[in-house]
Amino acid sequence: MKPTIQLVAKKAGVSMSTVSRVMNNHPAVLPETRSKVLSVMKELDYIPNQLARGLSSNGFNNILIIFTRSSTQAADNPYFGNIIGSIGMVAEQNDYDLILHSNDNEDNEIEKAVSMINSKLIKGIVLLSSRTNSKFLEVLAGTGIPIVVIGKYNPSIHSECIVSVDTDNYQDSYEIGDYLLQMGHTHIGCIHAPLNHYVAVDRVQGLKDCLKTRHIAFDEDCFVDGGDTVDTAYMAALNLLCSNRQLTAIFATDDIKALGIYKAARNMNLRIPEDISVFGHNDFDFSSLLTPPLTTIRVPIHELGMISASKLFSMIQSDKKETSQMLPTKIQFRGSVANLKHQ
Amino acid sequence: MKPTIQLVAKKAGVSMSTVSRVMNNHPAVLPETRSKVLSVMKELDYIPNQLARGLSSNGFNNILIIFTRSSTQAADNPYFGNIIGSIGMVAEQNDYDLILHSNDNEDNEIEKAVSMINSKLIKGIVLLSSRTNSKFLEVLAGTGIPIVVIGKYNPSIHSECIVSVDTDNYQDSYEIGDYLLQMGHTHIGCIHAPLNHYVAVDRVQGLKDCLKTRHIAFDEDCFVDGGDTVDTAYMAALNLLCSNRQLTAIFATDDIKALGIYKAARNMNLRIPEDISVFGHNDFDFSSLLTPPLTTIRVPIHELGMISASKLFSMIQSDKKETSQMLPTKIQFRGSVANLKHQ
DNA sequence: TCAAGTTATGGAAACGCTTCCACGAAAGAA
DNA sequence: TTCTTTCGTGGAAGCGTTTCCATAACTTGA
Repeated sequence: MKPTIQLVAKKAGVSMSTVSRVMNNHPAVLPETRSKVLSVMKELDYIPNQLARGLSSNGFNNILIIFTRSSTQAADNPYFGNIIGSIGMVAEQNDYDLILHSNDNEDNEIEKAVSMINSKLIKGIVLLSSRTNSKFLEVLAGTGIPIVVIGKYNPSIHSECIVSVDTDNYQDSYEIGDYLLQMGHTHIGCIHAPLNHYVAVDRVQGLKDCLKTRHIAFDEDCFVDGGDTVDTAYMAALNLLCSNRQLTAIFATDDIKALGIYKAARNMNLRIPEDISVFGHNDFDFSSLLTPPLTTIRVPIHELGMISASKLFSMIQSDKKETSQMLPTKIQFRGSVANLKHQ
Repeated sequence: MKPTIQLVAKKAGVSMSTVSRVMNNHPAVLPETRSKVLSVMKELDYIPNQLARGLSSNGFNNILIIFTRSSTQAADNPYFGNIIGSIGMVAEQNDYDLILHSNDNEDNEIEKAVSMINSKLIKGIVLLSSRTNSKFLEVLAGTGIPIVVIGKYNPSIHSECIVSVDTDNYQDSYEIGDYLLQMGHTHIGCIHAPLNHYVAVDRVQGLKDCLKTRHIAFDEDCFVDGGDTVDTAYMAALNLLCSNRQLTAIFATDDIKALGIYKAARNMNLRIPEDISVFGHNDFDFSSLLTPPLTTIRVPIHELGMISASKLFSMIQSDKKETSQMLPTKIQFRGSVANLKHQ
């Protein structure tokens, strides 16, 4: 049988209370008692039971990370590992563990999360990208648990315990639109992630609004869903390029999709940027090493993760009010967008 | 106060035992009693406490995933997300949760893992890549918890509860060596991951042994540690290429390192493959879309994750003996290796 | 010298469930 | 009819901690 606090107490000739005090570094323990207890613990190879401790005190130091398997933030996107890694670093410093959930089945996930909160299994949540028309935050807000959303979330939710860390996707896309126009592109397409996440919606809408404001007509058919993988984006790009010969530029809401476009262009013998320009988003490791190097927007993924985690722990540990934060991005002008005005 | 089983029992006019039976779908409960209890539960918004359940029965259904932050399997490598995602899928199907730990501080991690096992917090472990001279498995084997190692581990450990899923890194590298020789390369360098993981050691050793067997002299200085990021690999490649003008090919033990080599080549105005050939390993999304497309080895990362998880659950759930498994890889011949014999 | 603090410790209730054992009632077997 | 079984249920002892309260032995300070 595994040794318990009771056995330790007996062997050390003290009460369970005293053993507990020793484990928790309570000051009111005589040094000799403490060392006696400690030596018995060592001798018996005693390991405290976390479940029992959790049950009788304040639960576990875990934070729950929720992602959508089928999304641009999905596990096979470099974004995912980066951000999990960053959150994990901060968590480790705070001696917290990470629990990973996908919310592909939302109702199920809400129930699970509520149960974990109720059981004091988790102290905070990081939501990697919120779905549009998701009830998740609405429900979870009621529990009062600190939540950090990476990205935008339903603006009608106002809760002290929910905070977002984000980049300005809408504005960035708007500026990309202006840049493309400035380079002389007027027939612009877009390959985007499925529009059930705010991030994708904003990246698309920013570009559309820019074009509208500048009175550039565009065809809704040139804005197509490119799924979440290189292959789906490739198929989408192939379709788009075949059916729209006048297109001179495509905005990919994610460098993974840009990869799909590069692949399609190569297979159609289209040169980038001479025949078709490409603008990406995120700036992954490989982006600058494509041929031509991909013009894209650098998103500070690592910072996104670190700052989210920091805010979360600050909320957990001190009940301090935290505020949402917008991180700056930077356009990386490289070689995948042609300047049509100089031709 | 949160409703407990006791309150439910009182309101429903039954004993706690009966409520518990209802929750656990025990057959010996009269249908009318069951529905009475269920309706009270609903009415009170009762949520079972997982901690209490865990304490008095058989713990939690969690599996622990351990990775090394500073390694080729680190979070910012596409490998990481892929494999976590794959394991997660299988875990979800089995209604298990994932807990994520890094083992950068090994002693600390051993202690944590042992404590979790002791507290019945986890039922199995997936170790993403084992360190050479690590005590982790040695210690954990003693606990009898099922463990799957992705990659090779200390061959002196023999335990019923440890199983590995891997690709044959040594053999693959050996074959890469032969292929390069066949293409007329005799001055071959290597940029590898730090040699504290079996995977890196094997990938390097396979090539070295090939060269030795074929009586091709090589300079140890041409085998250099390229760290774990594109940047560190880039620096390593720069150094290597500057100081070894006769090198005609470099083997990168990871496509991320190949990226570093591409970058170095570009900055030194070296053409791939005309001036320097590159052979990678893993075959990531971007690898086939580089210019030239990277010749590399396709590692079935997704399968690695799925199969590992399946084996783990089979061990957990049925005490069935599982066996280690070697997954097949496939060389992707693309454009980054020149055939010197045809020049 | 004695009341009023301290201090180190023990006892036992709580945390919220599960589960073993017991028991009465109903049902089947002899 | 009587003796076993089976079934639905309740009682209460765990599971392994923490923590509140009590207590006894020492200080202090006037």
